[in-house]
Amino acid sequence: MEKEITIYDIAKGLGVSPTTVSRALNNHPAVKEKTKKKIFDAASELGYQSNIFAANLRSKRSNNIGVIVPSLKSNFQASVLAGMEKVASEAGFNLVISQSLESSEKEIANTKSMFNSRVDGLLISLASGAENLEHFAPFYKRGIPVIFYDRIANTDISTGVSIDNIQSAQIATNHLIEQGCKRIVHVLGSTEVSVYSERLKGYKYALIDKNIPFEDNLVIILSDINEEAGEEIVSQILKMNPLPDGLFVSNDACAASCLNHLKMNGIRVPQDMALVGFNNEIISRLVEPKITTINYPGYEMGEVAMKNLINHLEEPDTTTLQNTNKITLRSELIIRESSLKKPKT
Amino acid sequence: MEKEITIYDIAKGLGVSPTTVSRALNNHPAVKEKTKKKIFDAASELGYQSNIFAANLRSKRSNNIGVIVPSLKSNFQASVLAGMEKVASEAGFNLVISQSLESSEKEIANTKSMFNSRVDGLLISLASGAENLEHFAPFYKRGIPVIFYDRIANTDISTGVSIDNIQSAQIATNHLIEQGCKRIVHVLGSTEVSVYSERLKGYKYALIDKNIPFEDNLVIILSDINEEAGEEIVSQILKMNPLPDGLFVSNDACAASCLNHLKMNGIRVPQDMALVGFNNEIISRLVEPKITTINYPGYEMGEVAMKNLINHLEEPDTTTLQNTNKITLRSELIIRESSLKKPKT
DNA sequence: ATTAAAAATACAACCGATTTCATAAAAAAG
DNA sequence: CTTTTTTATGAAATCGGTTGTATTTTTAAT
Repeated sequence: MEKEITIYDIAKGLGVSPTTVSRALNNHPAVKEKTKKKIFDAASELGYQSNIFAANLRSKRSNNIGVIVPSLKSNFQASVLAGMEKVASEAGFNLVISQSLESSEKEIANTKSMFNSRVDGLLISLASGAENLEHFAPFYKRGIPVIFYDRIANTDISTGVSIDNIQSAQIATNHLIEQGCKRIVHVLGSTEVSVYSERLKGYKYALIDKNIPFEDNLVIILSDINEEAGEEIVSQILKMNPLPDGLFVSNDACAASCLNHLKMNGIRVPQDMALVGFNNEIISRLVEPKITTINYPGYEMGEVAMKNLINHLEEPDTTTLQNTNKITLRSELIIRESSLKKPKT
Repeated sequence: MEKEITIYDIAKGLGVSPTTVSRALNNHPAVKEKTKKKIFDAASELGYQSNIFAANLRSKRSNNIGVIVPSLKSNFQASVLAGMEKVASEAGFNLVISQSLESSEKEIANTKSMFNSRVDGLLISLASGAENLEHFAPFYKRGIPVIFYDRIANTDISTGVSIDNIQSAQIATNHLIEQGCKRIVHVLGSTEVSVYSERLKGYKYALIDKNIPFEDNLVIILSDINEEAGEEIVSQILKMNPLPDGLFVSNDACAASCLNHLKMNGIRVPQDMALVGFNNEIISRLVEPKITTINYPGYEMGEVAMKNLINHLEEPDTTTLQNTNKITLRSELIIRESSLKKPKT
């Protein structure tokens, strides 16, 4: 155990005060260039490493930004995190990441843990069933910025970054209707999650617009829409009479799995059933037929959310964040073979 | 700005010393139960929050574990991180994550940043081209454990968690040979990355075992093997004369993309060309034909790496880590249609 | 040359919990 | 009812930068 080199050691060695050393190392303008140089040289000579704990204690900032994701095992979340990491790292912030695993209790625990470890800001995509948002109160009370992304909260106080899920789902559903679909099944996750409940709305709006009656039993809600769910979904669809002619799945991996099981049951896509997914994941481009989907800008979402958070941290006087309630990113329908009953116009 | 509640406030309010408060809050046995209760009650009454900066300063530990990944935008890495997060979170550690983006310089910068932010341990999957490992010296010097995972370092000092890439590739190649393939193309990433250079070895060993001559031009090395690379790879393959009859791609997403382009060019899989991927990603199960692949236990790798790190942190006296050079996880070939030229035996 | 203004450096308090060592209180032993 | 042992609490130093204020040094102005 070698003893740690401190600014006091440097100061003593150079016959200056610790104050000057501290200021020099932080590039404070009130220190002469010559002195700075001397101090920098001595510091690197001695192998000095700043003790960030002491600095944090005094400055009351950790330079850490917390991110809570529903699950790390998600293409979309991985993209978001990549965008966040890039921006944070460029601005000199570290990312502290934890996952709620769709459990409200774990989300609360994670939030507390982030608060106790004194992150400078928090980015969070809500777990399903997180209707009570009291666990963020400590952050607001202390003025620590919290930004929701993707699965945002519908309260007035919060700032959120997301896409227009209602519109996206409406466009997707509308596209299926235009392709001649009359009975469209919509598969989604728990409506406790904002993105799903909004997409359901969009689906309904599209139907209403075209005077197609909304049928409850055409909506399949599962707690987890993923690869495994495909079999169950298709078996449910096959029991419907008459058979639906359109399928809008809120997630590409699940859509691809449905496609697979539909094919296994002799149902042709798009001829018998047109299919639209969501997210524009790689899988949507590599299955056969390629899946029509909504392009969902995960990486950009991460960048935007992080940029906003950091802007706010660096200029706390601007009231941007408080006044910004919602940032909506552009999303778009990407039409591929899986939905084309009619020739492309 | 409300002033922060400290243990001094609690102490003053109760007429005890800060020492006792500190001990009580840490559940020290030398404090009477009655006193503890009194202190806990006062603490929650006042809304006390421990100042972790001060605690860190004194205890010289951050309770943070750093993870450096080549890229967050990766199914595999996401799985690994999920495993790590679960174990870390259960043990009360936070995860600080950054990505090197396959750049050696950024890896060095990230490593420094992790060191300066005083993580208690470091987990890292090396960026390609990271032959020089001096940037980890400060960690070793200070006794901060570093564990490599997946893309490990081949030095004596380091501990690594990975699969047996040589053997896996050998089994995969051998499987293709047994299916009757005579000319097998191997697609891999930069051989500067341990996993790829090892798989290339395995590929060669399998050929040698079966007395098939190794041909340099059957090996396609790309800096990034991903979806986009498929087109280029297939075009290169089509130029080969005679046409190969087997294809072993070191990554499922890329394999799926190759499959796509092969089909577009009228090449039947597996009849004309048998295909094996790597990673057992979801995509390998949903394309047609389903892709034979190596199951790669990402989540478990994350768990194992993190467990080992934490064990070491909690029992630094045991010399487990120093003496453990390498932990190898089980991997296996999963045979699906894409490689079955012969009927399954 | 003298004074005013500006620039550079130093002093000392502070951030808030932890911990060693000493001391007081309570319990056990004689 | 002492004396010894055990248990519980406290005083004060410490971790290592940061920062408001004071002081010294340097430069500019008169």
